[in-house]
Amino acid sequence: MLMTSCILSFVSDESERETTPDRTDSAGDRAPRRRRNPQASRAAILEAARAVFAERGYARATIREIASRAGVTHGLVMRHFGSKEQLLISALPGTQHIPELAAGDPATLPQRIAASFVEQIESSGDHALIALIRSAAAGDEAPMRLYHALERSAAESYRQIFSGPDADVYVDLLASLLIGVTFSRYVAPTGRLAEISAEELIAYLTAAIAALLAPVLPKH
Amino acid sequence: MLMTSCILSFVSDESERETTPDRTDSAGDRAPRRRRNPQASRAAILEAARAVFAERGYARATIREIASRAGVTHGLVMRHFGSKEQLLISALPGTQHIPELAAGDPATLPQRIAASFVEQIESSGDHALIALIRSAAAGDEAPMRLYHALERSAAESYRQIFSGPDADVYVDLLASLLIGVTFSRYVAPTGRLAEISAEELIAYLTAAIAALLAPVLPKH
DNA sequence: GGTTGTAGTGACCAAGTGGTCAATTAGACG
DNA sequence: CGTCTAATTGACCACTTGGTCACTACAACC
Repeated sequence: MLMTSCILSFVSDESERETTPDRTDSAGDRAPRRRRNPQASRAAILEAARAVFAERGYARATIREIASRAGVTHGLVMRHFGSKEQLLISALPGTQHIPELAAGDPATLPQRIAASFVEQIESSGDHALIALIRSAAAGDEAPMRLYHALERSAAESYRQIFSGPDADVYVDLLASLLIGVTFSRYVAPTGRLAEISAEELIAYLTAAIAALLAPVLPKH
Repeated sequence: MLMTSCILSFVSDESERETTPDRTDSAGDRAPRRRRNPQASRAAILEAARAVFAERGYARATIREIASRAGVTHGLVMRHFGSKEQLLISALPGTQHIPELAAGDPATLPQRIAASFVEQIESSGDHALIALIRSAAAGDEAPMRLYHALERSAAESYRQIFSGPDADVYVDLLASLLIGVTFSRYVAPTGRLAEISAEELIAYLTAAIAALLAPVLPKH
């Protein structure tokens, strides 16, 4: 169920600094060669990969476009990551511990879930969930495995917050709602959900989550 | 919002009969040529297209595989439909009038929405919504346009069932839930939602929809 | 300053794609 | 039965893709 970006926080892999200048690539006496800086290259490639995977999904994302955005050649991408699949695995985040949403007042739990979700995904840099949904939807092996791994680990943690025999199902229903909202607002922007402000979205989502989870919410 | 398969009923295009025998294609003295039957060919191609688009999504679906499943050559597919995009448009359903869900007892409206949704998508032949979600998620132009067109027309109709100033948003939230459930159960089968029976799913969905829509449900 | 490991390049490849088209031939019509 | 139309084929094309590799030249180290 993934619990969407509530649980997606980057392990933040590489140093992510952007020392290197963009390459012209079209200019041309032979070699306007990029300054050597393997770490910066890796970071630039990963950042570009996240963006491109989010925009195009796994199948339509091309190594050449990722390389071009990172200001390197596609040969270098292959050198650093070996394959497109490995690049995806490196670019997308691993599961992190579930934020201690359960800690606060149970009455405000829905509000905190909604806010955490919207804020994380709204923060510009975080295209991970969108990329994952896009890519998993395409049906390729690699993203599908990634998706399932994240889902399993996230579900595991979330299941402990709620009680009752049906807890699993309600966790999945909540996840479905969040995935659907992500789809309607970011993947295929559509309807009112794509138009309203983040604050409004949080408000509506809070109400929806509260209603949805009522049967399994911890009693206050 | 699409309201998922509640509103997706095929205009049922072609005659869909399956007179023609499968081709061996590998056997070989020149021409084990298919019996001429353009309507049957079109129908077979469309059926194959629906299945392949649902399994692979637009980007990864290939005309050759569709042709092969339909028992024809990919040249014939091109002849009949002109382009891959046109094939998609022809294969996927147009919006139909919203079934008269609003007619019955308002108290059972959530139950009818849930049942209508699950039954339609569970009926084996109907891969339309899955294909559409897969393809739109991939971000290709053609399926995205199709998706938006369907969404707009469906939202229009559904909006009239509910009342209140926030009706649009709640319609979209419901759609998001259904899209998310479709995703979790069919596109990237995951968690309990992918395991439980159709009857159980309907039961849980009914509860979820009732809770979700409570603020805008017609008073009984 | 020379040596050297390797980051970075760009030409190359095989496979697969959507799309085109001339040639075949099944079937309808006289 | 002969004629003609068009459904169907399969060879073909240009292009893109992921992946390989021999080569270049930057920068660190002695």
